[in-house]
Amino acid sequence: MSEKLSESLENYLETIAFLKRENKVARVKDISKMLNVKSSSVNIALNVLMEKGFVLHERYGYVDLTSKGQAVADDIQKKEDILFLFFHDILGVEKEAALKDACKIEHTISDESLAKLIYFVGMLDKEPALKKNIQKKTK
Amino acid sequence: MSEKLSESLENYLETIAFLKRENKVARVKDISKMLNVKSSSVNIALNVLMEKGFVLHERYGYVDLTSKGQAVADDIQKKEDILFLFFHDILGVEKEAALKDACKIEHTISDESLAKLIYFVGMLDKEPALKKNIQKKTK
DNA sequence: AGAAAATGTTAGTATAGTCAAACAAATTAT
DNA sequence: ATAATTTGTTTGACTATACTAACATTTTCT
Repeated sequence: MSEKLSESLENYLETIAFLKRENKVARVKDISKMLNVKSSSVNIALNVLMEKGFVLHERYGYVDLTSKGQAVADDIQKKEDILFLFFHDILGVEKEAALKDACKIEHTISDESLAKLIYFVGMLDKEPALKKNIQKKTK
Repeated sequence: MSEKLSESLENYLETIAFLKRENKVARVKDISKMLNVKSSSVNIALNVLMEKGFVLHERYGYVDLTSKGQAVADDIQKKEDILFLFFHDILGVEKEAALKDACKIEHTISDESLAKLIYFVGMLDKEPALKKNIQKKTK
């Protein structure tokens, strides 16, 4: 099946996807800035990701995602979103901490726990009274 | 302040604490077995942890925790317990996956999110009806 | 006690990820 | 158009973590 990427490599994919969304294109320098790593590190990571078929990158050119890379990025983003929603909107964790936690957990959470969490959050949206009750009690 | 340990080193401390609880003593071989690493790796980790003041270890002897090491182990165990409780008892995730997730997240979750989660789980214990309702709906 | 087995340690190697510094190419400004 | 600046790449080094294989010590059997 799809080989498991390291947290670091997943973060590169996520960042490239983000930059493409924001700026239409992703450049080494912007990836470097966003991830707080040197551009030499970006280059090395890009070569690995290219090797594995997740990104496209011509020397001195823009960085792009293959559909495989985009799929992974989307998947991780989905995890981040649900985790952020849970920590921030349900538990009332501050934005910064909620995001930080989501960004770590997104790389390790199991499919099963993710599914349950999605179900839980979705269920609360269909039960506004229950959701309000939780939010009031966790305030 | 208390220096931040790597996930790997935290796992060693946790394992040593577990073995002491189970067997009264912790030996290199048992740590090695539990963590699925070679005993040479255990040795290296123990030297680092000794250096940093978290464990005591005489050559060819038992491994012990300093009070500083025990405190870290206790702290992590507390996180694991609450995370497991949340995933397993509240969300209904299977034991194995719930534990696996708890064991990863325990190393990265922020104090704030942890506090909110503790509060949430504790609140549910004081609101059995609410808890039942959630458990029923996430079943 | 001495041999055999189990356990622990050391030394050398590998991999992943990072950095700094030197270098190359592309872009911008004059 | 060419010099200056910015951006991208390569190389070599370092850290953390793990492994294998050789070796040392301790424990267990007989």
